[in-house]
Amino acid sequence: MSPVASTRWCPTTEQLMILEEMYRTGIRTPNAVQIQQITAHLALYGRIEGKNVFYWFQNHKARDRQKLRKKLAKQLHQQQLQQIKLKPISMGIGVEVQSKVVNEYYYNKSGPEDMLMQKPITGQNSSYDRDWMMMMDMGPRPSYSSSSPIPCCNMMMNSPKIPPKTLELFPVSSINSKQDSSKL
Amino acid sequence: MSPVASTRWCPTTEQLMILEEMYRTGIRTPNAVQIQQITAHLALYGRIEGKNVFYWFQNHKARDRQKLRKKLAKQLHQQQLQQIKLKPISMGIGVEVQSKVVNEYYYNKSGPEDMLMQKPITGQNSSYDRDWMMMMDMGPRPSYSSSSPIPCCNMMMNSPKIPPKTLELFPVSSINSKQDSSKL
DNA sequence: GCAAATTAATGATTTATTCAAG
DNA sequence: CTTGAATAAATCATTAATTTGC
Repeated sequence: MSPVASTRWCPTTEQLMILEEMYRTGIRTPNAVQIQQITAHLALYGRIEGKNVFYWFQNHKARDRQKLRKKLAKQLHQQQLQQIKLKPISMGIGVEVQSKVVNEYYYNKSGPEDMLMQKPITGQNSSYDRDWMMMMDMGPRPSYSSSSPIPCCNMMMNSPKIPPKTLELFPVSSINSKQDSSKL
Repeated sequence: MSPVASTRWCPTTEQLMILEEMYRTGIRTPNAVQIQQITAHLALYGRIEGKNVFYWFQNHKARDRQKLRKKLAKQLHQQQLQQIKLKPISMGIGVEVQSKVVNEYYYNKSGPEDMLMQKPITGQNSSYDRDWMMMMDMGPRPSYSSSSPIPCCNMMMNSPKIPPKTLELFPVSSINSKQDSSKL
């Protein structure tokens, strides 16, 4: 492991955006000349080689197809569920998920598509103040949670009226320790 | 004048200014504690809840990205048009070679080592244009090419009868080059 | 000028992705 | 492979701008 960066290409946000935009405009398998040009341009935003561009398009195209397949499968499945629901079948409380009939694509043998998730059971007090799940964690995604269970969650967001106790002022610049580095 | 409390938060000018200033200083996805503090502070200027702050940052960040993307896209398109005008197709004839691309994983995920991309075979260096012959040098030889005969660049190294499309180019503007979250 | 009609902004929700632990 | 946590993208919904006919 040489200290120097002989690692693999890490596209910057801008490089990615440009590539994605090109892809959106229809470029799929750029030829050599195109790749050269694209590479030259993207080099303005960071280290990059032609092969990176080449591979990027290859991978992106492949994963695009994959995504599309998945989506279609999911749609199909949803449709099926819907039909089942609409039928005058005996309606229990829960809808049982039947077998996964979706067409299996390639390697993805069993899709997670049948995650029929009914609204949280909230048996009581249904629609109140929309549920609040998110917001937690102190900083960028905790790579390894390890020690602490979860530093978060149970907090605020539940008092519709009372403004959050006026704590104390705070320096705008100090609370920002290390925000997500996806500055655009 | 039914005191129909507005269903949604309407930030005051001051609240907005503060939020924007925070955003400017780099805050993007404040964690729970930060949100609490921000909320407490902004409450001095008007009714506000933590979720408002949370949503504000989510939306602002998203729409910021969106804006940037649009800008880049526009530049791209302009450049493309420009390029098309300046450089009508002039591709020669070539041999179409089927190429199989090795597997790779997401561009920022761990996967197979950098693959080797051998120079195109360009066996027959006819009188055709050979621009595409010189591209893609892969610096460090991958430990072992191993597996499949990487046909690599071939497919793009030839300009078959049909250029996929009129070529596309890109903008040459220089936005700030940031390294995003790439840790070298 | 002034509201009704229309459009643009933006707050709030929902849905899809991504990462990595189990 | 599955699943939980977090986030980003897409979408819905309401408020503010603005346009338009009078």
